[in-house]
Amino acid sequence: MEGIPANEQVASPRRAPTQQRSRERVERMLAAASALIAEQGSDAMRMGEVAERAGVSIGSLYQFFPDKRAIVWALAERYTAESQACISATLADVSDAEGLRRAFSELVDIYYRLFLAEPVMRDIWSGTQADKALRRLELADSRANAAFLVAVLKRLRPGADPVSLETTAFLVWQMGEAAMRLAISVDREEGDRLVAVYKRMALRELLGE
Amino acid sequence: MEGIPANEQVASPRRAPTQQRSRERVERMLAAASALIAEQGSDAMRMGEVAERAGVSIGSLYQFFPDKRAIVWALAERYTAESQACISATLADVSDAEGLRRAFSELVDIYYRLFLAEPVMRDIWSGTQADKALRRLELADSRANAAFLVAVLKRLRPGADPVSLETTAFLVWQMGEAAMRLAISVDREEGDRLVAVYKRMALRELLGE
DNA sequence: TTCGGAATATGAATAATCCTCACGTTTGCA
DNA sequence: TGCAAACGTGAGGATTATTCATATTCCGAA
Repeated sequence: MEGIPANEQVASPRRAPTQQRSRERVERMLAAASALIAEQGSDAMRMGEVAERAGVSIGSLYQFFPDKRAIVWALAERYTAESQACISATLADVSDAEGLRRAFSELVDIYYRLFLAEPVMRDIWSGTQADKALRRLELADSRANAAFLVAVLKRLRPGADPVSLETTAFLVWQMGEAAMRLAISVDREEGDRLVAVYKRMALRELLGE
Repeated sequence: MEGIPANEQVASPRRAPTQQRSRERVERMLAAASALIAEQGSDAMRMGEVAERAGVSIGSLYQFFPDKRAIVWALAERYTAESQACISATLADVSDAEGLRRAFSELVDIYYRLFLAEPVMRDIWSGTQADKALRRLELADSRANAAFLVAVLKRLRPGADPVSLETTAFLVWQMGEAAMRLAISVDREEGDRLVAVYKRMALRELLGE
């Protein structure tokens, strides 16, 4: 909130770890950060604590991460890579409306469970709005995921306007993330209802009525 | 990001200004904060800068605001109060489906224009996710606005399950805010398209198919 | 094997902020 | 008029992120 401009692009790692030794240390740093975020949230995560828990000096941290946000960013990037693979696989062989219904519903469930279970993911994507670099990553991720959806839609609805499909897919995806964030911030029962309504809305739009 | 736990409830103003003099000073503080947020965002806003620009000492700031977040919160509260009045007025005399279409569309347009034009509002509701107190305010606001919508829906769809209507209205409202945030963070043309799709999705759900 | 430079490791020191507090000033009222 | 409460002040305490001069380890070329 104070020392960090929280705006500009995250610089690339000051130095990529090339030796085995340092690659392991970087892993330890990320693991420590992840644990701390899970415990207290990324805002409360202190660089000194990360270093201590990783068993490295504070200077080593800055050897590989230009600043605090870069650590969070690195974790976020891993999540996006993982989930993109999952999404792409789930949507790959959808060929009819019923298949899309099933696949989409499944994806939403997976995301919902992930958000409920993974405090780190939760924390990272919550802070998203305030951090320009994270926001960009999220938007890029969202567009990539929407592209998978567009590919499916083009198969199911060959006549539809491509731009319109893209807009729809992108919006549906972003709203899904918003719906997840909302669902996990209310009690479980209401959250479940919200997710169900989201599914209905999204599918109606995706299937074109 | 550092000094601020960014979690707990915002304390009430340390002291409510009772004298005319101090009420004016508090106004100046809020105006200064608002200007700074518009210029650089609330993260980059410095307490010292707010004090200087308001022509008061740093100590005076803390006389009326327990901490930095409380200033942002105070501004946010004003926005919500204003917009609730507007929303309630617009939805008050809706009595049929066509009327809801018109009123809802108008509300979305108003919000969209507001988000485009008001950097402060934009900034505040972006930071929302990271700040527990702001998040609570936003959720409460959203529920209040959803309640207006529910009142309308109960008139238009007397047979529907009330709980279901509430869930729908709440979700639609929250997704509207997400759609706005998304729309203003892409170029204008795509933003317009996204808003249009959101309107269609939302209305279809609100009118029950 | 040996050697030199690149990569890596360190943590005390620096810098940027938020926020406190002890003390002075103004206001409103009995 | 006097006094208590409200108000005003800004130097300084406290907490962090981040830097940097220095020491150590690695690894390819001679």
